[in-house]
Amino acid sequence: MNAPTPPEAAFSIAAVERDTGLAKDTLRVWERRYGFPAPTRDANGERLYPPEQVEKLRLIRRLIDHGRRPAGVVGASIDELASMLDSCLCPELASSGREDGLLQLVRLHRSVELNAALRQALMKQGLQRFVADTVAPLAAAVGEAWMRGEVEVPEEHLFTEQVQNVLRSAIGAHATPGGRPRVLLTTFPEEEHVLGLLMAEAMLVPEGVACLSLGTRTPLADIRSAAVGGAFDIVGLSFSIAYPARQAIDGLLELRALLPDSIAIWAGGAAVRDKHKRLPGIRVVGGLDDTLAALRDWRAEHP
Amino acid sequence: MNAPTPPEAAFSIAAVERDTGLAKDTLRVWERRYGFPAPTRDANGERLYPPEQVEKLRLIRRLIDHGRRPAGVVGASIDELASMLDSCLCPELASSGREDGLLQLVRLHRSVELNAALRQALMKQGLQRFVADTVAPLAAAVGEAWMRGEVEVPEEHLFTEQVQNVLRSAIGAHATPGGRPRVLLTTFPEEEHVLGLLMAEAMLVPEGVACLSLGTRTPLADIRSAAVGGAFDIVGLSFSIAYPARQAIDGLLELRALLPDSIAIWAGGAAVRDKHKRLPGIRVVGGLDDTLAALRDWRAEHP
DNA sequence: AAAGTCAAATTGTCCAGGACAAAACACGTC
DNA sequence: GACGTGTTTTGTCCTGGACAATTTGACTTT
Repeated sequence: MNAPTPPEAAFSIAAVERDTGLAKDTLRVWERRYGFPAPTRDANGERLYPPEQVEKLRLIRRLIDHGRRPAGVVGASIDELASMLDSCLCPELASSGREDGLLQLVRLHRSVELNAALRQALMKQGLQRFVADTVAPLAAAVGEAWMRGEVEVPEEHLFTEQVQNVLRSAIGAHATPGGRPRVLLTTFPEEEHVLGLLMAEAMLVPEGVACLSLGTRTPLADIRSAAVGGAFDIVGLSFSIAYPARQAIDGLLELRALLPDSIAIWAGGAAVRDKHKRLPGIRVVGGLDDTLAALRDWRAEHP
Repeated sequence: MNAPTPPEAAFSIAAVERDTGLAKDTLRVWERRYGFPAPTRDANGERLYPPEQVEKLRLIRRLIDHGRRPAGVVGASIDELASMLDSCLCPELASSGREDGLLQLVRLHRSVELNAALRQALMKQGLQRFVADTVAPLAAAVGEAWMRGEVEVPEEHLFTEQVQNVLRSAIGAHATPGGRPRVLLTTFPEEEHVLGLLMAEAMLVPEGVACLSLGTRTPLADIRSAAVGGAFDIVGLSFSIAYPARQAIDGLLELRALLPDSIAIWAGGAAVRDKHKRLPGIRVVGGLDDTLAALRDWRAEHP
C-alpha cells in the first residue's frame, strides 16, 4: 500500500521520484513529450525504470538545477550530457578540494580521519575562518563531485554528518545566550539542507549573537509566530542551489509582509544570490563573510 | 511552474501534501470515497483547502499512524476525532513530561533554558542514563503532545535541534575510534527522523563501540557498500512510529540478503517492536537499554 | 547599446475516473 | 493461541487532456 520496494534491478515510479526529486507527473509528461525516460512495464502495466535511466535522470536533474532547460537535456545522449556537465562546472573548485586532501577523506570513507582533520583545522583556524575557508569550499567541492557522479549518497551523508558534529559542538562551546541581536535561523518547508544554517550560525555566534536554529522545513506561519513570540531581531533563511529562485522570492516577500518591520530578514544561499533588486526590505547575504558585514550594518543602525 | 505559494488562507493540493504527508492521489481518492476533504475550487477548477480542513487532515493522519483505519476516521466529526485521540494516548506519558518540567520549556520557546537544563541533566546522569531516562521520555512526551495538537511545528523543531546539539557534542567527547565492534548507523530512505540514531549512538559510544552514523535516508544499496567497504560488524537501523511496518520488514529482509552473514543487523524503533518472529537473522532491539543487552550478546559471541 | 513590450513556445502541475494488488480484517479450523 | 482462506478496504498507478506560469526571442523605444 505504501511505496513498494523496487524489485531486483528496476525502480518503480515512486522510487524514481524519491531518488531523483522529479515528480511522478513530470516523469510521465517527459516520457510523453520527449520519449525519455522509456521505462519497461511490469505484468500490471506499471512503469519499471532500469538503473541506467535513473542515473541519467539524476544527471539531467543536476543540469536543470544549474539552469539548463528540459528541451535541451532530456533526450540528449549520455555523451552530450557529460560535455554539458563539464561546461557548467568551474574546474578550480574541484581542484581546491583535491589539493587540501580533505575531499579524499570524504571519498575513501575515512570517517575517523575526516573527523580528526576537521577538528584540527577548527583548532588552528578558529570557528569563523574554519567555516569560511575550510567547510564552505569543501562543501562546494563535494557538491561538484556529487554532480560529476564521483561521490555517492553515503559519502555525501558521511560528510554532512561529520561536519554537523564538529560545527554543533563548536557552536555549543561559543554560545552566548544573552547576546544581541537575537537571530532566528531556519529554512522554508521545501528546503532540507541544514549545512547553510549551521555555517551561518557558526559565523554569528562568536560575534556575541544569540542564535536559535529551528532546523529545516519550517512553515511560513510558524516562522512568524516563533519570531514574534521569541522577540527576535533578525530572521535568517538559507537556500541551497536546488531551491527554485521564484519560490524563494515569493516566500521571502510573503514572510516580509507577515513580519513587523522591526524584525529584519536576511536571506543567503545560491538561490537568492543577485536577486537583491527583487527583494525590497530583505538583506541578501552574498556569502559567509557578507554575514559579518550584515551584522556590522545591523549593529550600526541599532546602537 | 513550481508548487505555488498558497494564496491568502487556503492551501493548494501540493501544499496540503507537504503539510500533512498525504499524497495528492490519496487526497483526491478520499474526497471521492468519503466526501472529505471537501475543498473549494479556484477560478481554474483547482482544489483549495481551507485551513480547518488541513488541520483536521493532520489529526486524521496522526490517528492513522497510530493504527486507525481511514474508513473510521475520515468523515468523522471533530469531536469524534478528539475522543478517539484520547483513547489511544497513554496519560502517564504526558504527565511524566509535565512533572519534570522539561516539556514546559519546549512549549514556551525557552530554548536557552532547555539547552541549559539538558546539559545539566547530562552532567548529572552521564550520557547513557541521560539518553534513556531523560531524552527518550521527553521525546515520547513531545510526540504525544504533538499528537494532541498541544505543540506546533516550531516547538518540535526546537526540541529536536537542541537535543541534537547536546547529544552530538557529548558523543564527540566520548568517541573511541579504534573500538570494537564497528557499528554503522542509518535509516532507510523514507525515514527522516534522526533522534533514534543519535540516541543509539549515545548508548553505544561510552561502551567503547566505534560508531559511524550516515544520517538518515540512505538507499539500501548504499548501506551495503558502506557496510562492506568500511568493514563494519553491525548495521543499526532506526524506525520511527510513522514508518510502515511492512515496509520495514521487507527492507530489513532485503538488506539481510544483501549483507554477508558476518555483519549483524540490529533494528530498533516502534515500527519493528514485537516483529522479532518475522525477522530471522536480525536482532530486534526493543529499547535503548536493550541496545546494551544486544551489545553484550554480540561481545559474548565474538571474543 | 540598454531597456522595455509583447506574442509564441516551453514546461510543470492539476484534473477525472477507472483499475488493481497489497494490506487489513473476519471467520472458521487445527 | 496459531494458521489458512475469503472479503473488504485502501493507496498507488494509469491515460490523456487542459492550462497557467515562465522563458525565449523578435521588435520597439530610450
